[in-house]
Order: sequence, then C-alpha cells, then structure tokens
Amino acid sequence: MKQAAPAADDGLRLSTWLPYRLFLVAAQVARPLESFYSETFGLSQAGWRILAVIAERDAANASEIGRACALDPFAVSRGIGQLAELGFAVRRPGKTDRRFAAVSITRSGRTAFNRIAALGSAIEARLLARLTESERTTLDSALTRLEGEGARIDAAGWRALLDDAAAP
Amino acid sequence: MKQAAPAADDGLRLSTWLPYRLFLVAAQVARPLESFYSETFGLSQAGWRILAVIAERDAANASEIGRACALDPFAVSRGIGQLAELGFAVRRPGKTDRRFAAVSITRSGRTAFNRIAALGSAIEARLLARLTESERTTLDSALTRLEGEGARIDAAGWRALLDDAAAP
DNA sequence: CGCACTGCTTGCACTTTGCAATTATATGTG
DNA sequence: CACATATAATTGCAAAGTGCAAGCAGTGCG
Repeated sequence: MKQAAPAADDGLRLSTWLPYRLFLVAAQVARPLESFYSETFGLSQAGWRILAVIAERDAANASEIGRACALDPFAVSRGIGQLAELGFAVRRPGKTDRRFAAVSITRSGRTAFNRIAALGSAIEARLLARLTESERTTLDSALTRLEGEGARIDAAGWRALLDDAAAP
Repeated sequence: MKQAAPAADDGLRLSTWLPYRLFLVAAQVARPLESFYSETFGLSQAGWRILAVIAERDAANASEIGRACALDPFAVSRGIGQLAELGFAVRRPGKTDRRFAAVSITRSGRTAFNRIAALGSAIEARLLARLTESERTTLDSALTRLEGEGARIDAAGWRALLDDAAAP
C-alpha cells in the first residue's frame, strides 16, 4: 500500500510550469474583455480577433486574417460572417483575383473596435504597471524568442519532441 | 469616402498586445501536448489539468482542484468523471465531511501523468533554452506579479476596469 | 473548352459549455 | 428532535462551438 507518494514523480508542478503560467495570465485577463465584447456587441472571440486584424489591415483576405490571428479558415469564414451580420465588416470579391475575399472594416466596426481596444489597452496598462521599465524590455525580447520557439514546437508535433528529449 | 484609415485608431495591435502574446505562446506549446494526451489516453484538457493536481495533492476535494487549476466546479466534476472512467482516479466521500469528495490518483493514473509530464517538461526545457539565466529569473518574478494582477483584473470585471481607466 | 487547382463557404454530426435543477450531507434553530 | 437553511458535488439539457466532407466560384494551363 505505498501507492501514495505525495509529490509528483516527474518534477512537473502545474503552478510552476511555464506554459501553464503564461496560459493562466492570458486566460485571466481575457475573461473580462471577452464578457465585455460578447455582452455589448454579441461578438465571439474569433470575431474580436478578426476585427482587430481588419482594423489595421484593410481589404485583407481570409487566409491573411487566419495567419495574423491564429485561426483556421473555417473559423475565419464564420467570424467574418458574424462581423458582416453585425455590420462591422463587409466582404467583397477581391479586385484582381475574385477567389480572394477583400474584407474591410466598416465605420461602426471601427467604433466597436475602438471601444474594445480601450478596454484591452487598460488591461495591458495594468499589467505593465506591475513591471519595471527594464523588465518590460526583457519580457518583450524574451516573448519574441518564445513565440519563435513555440511555433517550432507546434510544428514539430509530440512524436518529434519525445524523440528529441530521449536523444538530446 | 474616407472610411478606410489604414491604421487602428487606438494603439492596440494584436501582435504586440501583451495578453495576446502570452496566449499565443501558451496555445502553440499546448497543442502538441494536448494531441499527445488526447490521442494516447483519451484525456481532455480538464482531465489533464486535474490529473496534474491530484498527482501532487492526495485526497483533494473538487473545489481545491478547481482553485488549483482554474476550472469551474462543473468542469472539475466532469473531468474527475473522465479520470475515474479511465481508471486514473478514484473518488471516495470525504473522511470527516462526506459532502466533500476525496479524489486520489491511482497507480495507472500516475503512470500516465509521468508520461505526459515528461513531454511537458521537454517542451518547457525547449522554451527555457531560448532564455538566459537572468532572463529566466526576471520572467519568473515578473510572471508572479502578472498572475496577481491578472487575478485582480479578472475579479474586477469590465465595468470597474473601464471606470478606472476613465478616472485614473 | 476541359480539367485540375485554389480560396472560401456551407451543412451536418459531434463535442463542449453554461446553467438550472437535483442529490446528498451537514448545521443551526425553535 | 424535526425542520429550515446552507454547502459540495453531480446531472440533464439546451445552446454554442468545432471539425471535417463536400460544394461552389474563380483561375490558369494544356
């Protein structure tokens, strides 16, 4: 009856595991923002992300949008549909090649975006206020590298990751 | 026809907005891990999180588990159900107060946990390898403060956040 | 033209989630 | 002691979200 070794065999503890910590902060601060835009505008998460993309990039096509906010083509299509229904975006056939959509933000879409972005910026400001100037710089540059490595990890898949770990 | 101001009015750009960057890294590295435990053990994300919690805390009750891994009581209950079905956890009524469950990991649950944790640690190691020692220290302490502020932001709700932003 | 290819959308089955109601247990009160 | 009230957890069900096969333009090449 020695089943219960109280500590985890592997050193992994959720509360100190970097990916979980990143996720946790992201999830915590995303929640109020999400309830704001969903209650106020009836927008989904994908809708908000797409809105943010087309706010800065006019006449984007669906795959550009997907790449810019990590959404698969289905989600993008549906998100655009939602934005169009709300009057926040219009889709026209592309100018030269009409297979590509040209999605643009409308005036009321921009108004909505600005209201959401104000809250988003307020949240970010509160987070940044907890950091010193030099911490912000470090975090920025660290995150850039982590994003790059994250993309590689994602692309590699778990089989490759386990193989690498076995034969370092 | 001056609808299209090409840049966002508010300064918020998704790709530089801190919460999105945190989310992005977390999501990228969570994907391979998630496909590993879901393909290999048929475990959901909630199931994995709960497994990680009960791997280090024996005879936990549902609310403790929920607090430890940021899951609402419904998700915890369902996750435990899944783990029980897979033979990775057992639930007994609590020793003193039988309203509380006492959830414990089983031997095969621990085996599964160790296998998943190995991949998790490998992923974390790859991320950390991109950082210098001093960056790791800074990130660790910065994340601790961000977690605290994140909890406050979450608790405050969007109304309070907007009010605060209006009257700083 | 016809055929293959590309970008995008739609329909449909499946899964997850949110919430009301329920069960089981404990505790306080007349 | 019986009763009302409170709490932990679970369950059922409707709504929302997701993944994928198939479909629909539109393009380009032989």
